[in-house]
Parts: sequence; C-alpha cells; structure tokens
Amino acid sequence: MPNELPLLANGPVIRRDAARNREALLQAAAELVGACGVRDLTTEAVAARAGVGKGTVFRRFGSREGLMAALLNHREEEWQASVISGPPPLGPGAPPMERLVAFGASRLRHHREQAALIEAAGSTWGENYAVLGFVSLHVRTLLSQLSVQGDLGYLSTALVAPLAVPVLRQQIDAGGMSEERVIAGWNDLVARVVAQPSPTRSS
Amino acid sequence: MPNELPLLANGPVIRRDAARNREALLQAAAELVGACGVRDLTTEAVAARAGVGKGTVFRRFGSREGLMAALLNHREEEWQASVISGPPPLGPGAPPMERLVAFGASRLRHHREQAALIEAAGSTWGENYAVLGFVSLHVRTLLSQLSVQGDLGYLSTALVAPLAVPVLRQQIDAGGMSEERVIAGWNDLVARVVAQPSPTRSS
DNA sequence: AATATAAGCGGACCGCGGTCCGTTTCGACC
DNA sequence: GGTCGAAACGGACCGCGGTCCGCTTATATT
Repeated sequence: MPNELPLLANGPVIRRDAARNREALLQAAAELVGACGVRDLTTEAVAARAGVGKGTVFRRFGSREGLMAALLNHREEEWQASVISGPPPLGPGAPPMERLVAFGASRLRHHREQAALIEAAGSTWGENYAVLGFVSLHVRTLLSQLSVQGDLGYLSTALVAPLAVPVLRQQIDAGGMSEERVIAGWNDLVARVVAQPSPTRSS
Repeated sequence: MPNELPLLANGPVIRRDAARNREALLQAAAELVGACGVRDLTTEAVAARAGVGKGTVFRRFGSREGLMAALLNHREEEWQASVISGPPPLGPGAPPMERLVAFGASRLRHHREQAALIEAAGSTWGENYAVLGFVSLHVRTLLSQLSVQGDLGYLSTALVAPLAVPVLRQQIDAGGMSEERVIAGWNDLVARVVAQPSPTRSS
C-alpha cells in the first residue's frame, strides 16, 4: 500500500522537473517581456529560451493568457504583501480612512504599471477571483471599520471598479485627466460613500 | 477641375459596392452569431456567407474585433435612442433622479445581454470613446441637473464603472449576488454621491 | 537494482486571424 | 461610349496560439 496520507488534500504532487520547468518558463517569460515587450512575446520564444518544448508551456499554464496571469500573480503577491504587512498608511497601523486613501492611490498606480500585462492576461486575469477577492475584501474590511452602513459586499466591489485599467485609460489617456485628478476624484467618491446619508456628517 | 467642395469635410466618399458589402457582412455576421454563437464565429465563414473574400472583412472592419464592435454599435445605437427619445423614466420627461435609477438598471441589463459580444470586441470596444462618452456624458448631465457638487467629469465615469461586464461577472456569477441586489446597491451608491456631504462646500 | 506506472515532455501538426499584391470594378470627367 | 486613376476585391500566403500522441523520465514499491 502506498503512503496514502495526503495532508488536508494538498493536491496532486508536483514532480521536481515539472516545477523546475515552470520556474524556467516564468523567468524566460519575464526576461523576454523586458526585452521585446508584452505584445511581441511568442510562446515558442519563451519555450525555446527556457529550453523546453512548446507543449510544456500549455501543459503548465493552459494558454498564453495563463502564462501572463502567472507573471502578474507574482507582482500581485508583492503588492498584497505591502498591504498586509507593509508600512502604513497602506499597511496596517494607520486609521481606516487613511488606509483607504492610500489603497486607492497605490492600486491605481499598480494597475497603470501592470496595464500591458493585465490586458494581455485578459479574461484569465479577470477570473482570478483570488486576487479580486482579496482587493474587495480589504476594502470591505476598511469600510466596516469606518462603520459604513449598507451593502458592504456591493459597495466594496463598486469602489474598486473605477480603478480598473479600461476606466483609467478612458479618464487619463482619452479624457485628459491627470493622475492626481483621478486620485482626488476617487477620494471624493469614497468620502461620499463613507459619509452617512442621514446622521451628522463626518470630516 | 473636379467638384472640390467637400461639405464640411464629409470624409472619404464610400463607394457603392463597398457599402453593399459592408451591409452584407454585418448581416452575415449577425446571422452566424445567432446560429453558432460568438465564440465559434470565424471571419472566413462570415466572408463566405456574405459572398466576398476574406480580405474584404479586414478592409472594412480592420479586425475580427472590429467586426464585433460594429455589430455592437448597432445594438448600442438602439439603446442610446431609447435614452434620447424613448419613454420616461429612461427617456426624457422624468425627474433626474428617476432617470438615473432607470439608467443604471437599463445599462446593467444591456451589458449583461451583450456580454458575449462586448468581450469579443475587446479593446476595440473599450476604445470606442463615442459610446463611452455618450454614457458618461448622460450621467454627467443628470448629476448636474441634481446640483451635485464636485468633479462631475470624474464622478460620471466612476459611477458607470461598476456597471462594466467584468464587475458584473464578479458580483453576480462569482459572488452570488442577485441582479436585484446589484441594482439596489448601485442605486444606493448613486444616492450617496448625490447627497451632498456638506450643504455649502465640498472638500 | 528492478519494475511499474503515471506524469511529463516535445515537436509535428492544425486552424484561424491577419497580410499582401495582382486583378477587377467603380465612377468622374471628357 | 471611352478613358483613367483610385478604391476595392479575393484568395494565396504567413505566423502564432493551441492540440495531439508517441516517447521519456521521475517516483513509489519490492
């Protein structure tokens, strides 16, 4: 009898060589993105640079978009770490409202910096509910700490929506708004949401 | 001397056969979308059904996404017409707040109905600033009629953002919210934006 | 060490989006 | 009707994303 004790269903065991190839592919992809840009990146080039066959790319990442999403996840984890355990006001330790304002600006810049990768990841990224869930949950927690009344589940997702890449593109690239104006606008939006409709207003 | 009097630069004249082919392609595409779905639509099939070569598709629409965007534009114009000249409360004649609420629900349903086409149109649709501009301008006008203070240019785009397809997908399909809950949440968001944080001045 | 087995691998292959260029057609002017 | 330039056409062609299947290799077991 084989050792049938998967601790808490830790999933299908990943073979060593597979893990090595995965890392090699991610590194190769990152290097090629830096060299050629996201647009001109071909899966064959990534496979060749990593020293593996093209089929391996699709075995590991499912699609070109999946590869892009995996690249993004790495950057995303760094960003999440700065929210979870970084210095205030983005990280813990600052009052909720200050954290919320810091979140908006930071998330906006993060989206602008990663815009090319985010668009290349396409729906694969949009369906990455682990990431989206973290972001909206964070906002929800802050809203709750601010004693906001109402459907926090909805409000948190709705407040994150204006920070999406296509919206920023419309506002900044097409509409001619400055980044500062967008940030100020978002802060104002948040202030209106946080301010309670009926009782005395907060500053 | 040829008749060099382009009335207000009415652009390059479209040849008759080109216009006919354009219509034939749009109709063929619409029929095939109804039959095979958006996903399995190939440009070659559209061209064949329209009785033209594949090159013509790309000459007229630039890309597969452009063709999808053209299809969408037709539906979009119908929707815009119902806003401009349709019956209240979506059309003119109702108080601004009622129009705004009607707008949200209508736009949400429109996005859900056309979701497949919108995603197939991709960035081509996202860059259709004529459409996006109309929507945000409409919201901006209503906010202005409601005497909302602040950066209306930002607020209007920010209020439209939560109605985008990926957001709705996250809320409804992944998050398990009902359509009614989403509409109610958006109405609440609008109410908070319209309610003045301070009667005399805003920060 | 030997064996068994399932996971991984590679690269030939396919289909479709997109391009290119020689040919055709439109329509303006004589 | 004839002529001419420009616009449009069509389909062969190309490159890349994605699949498939026979071969290789890691790992567990004895």
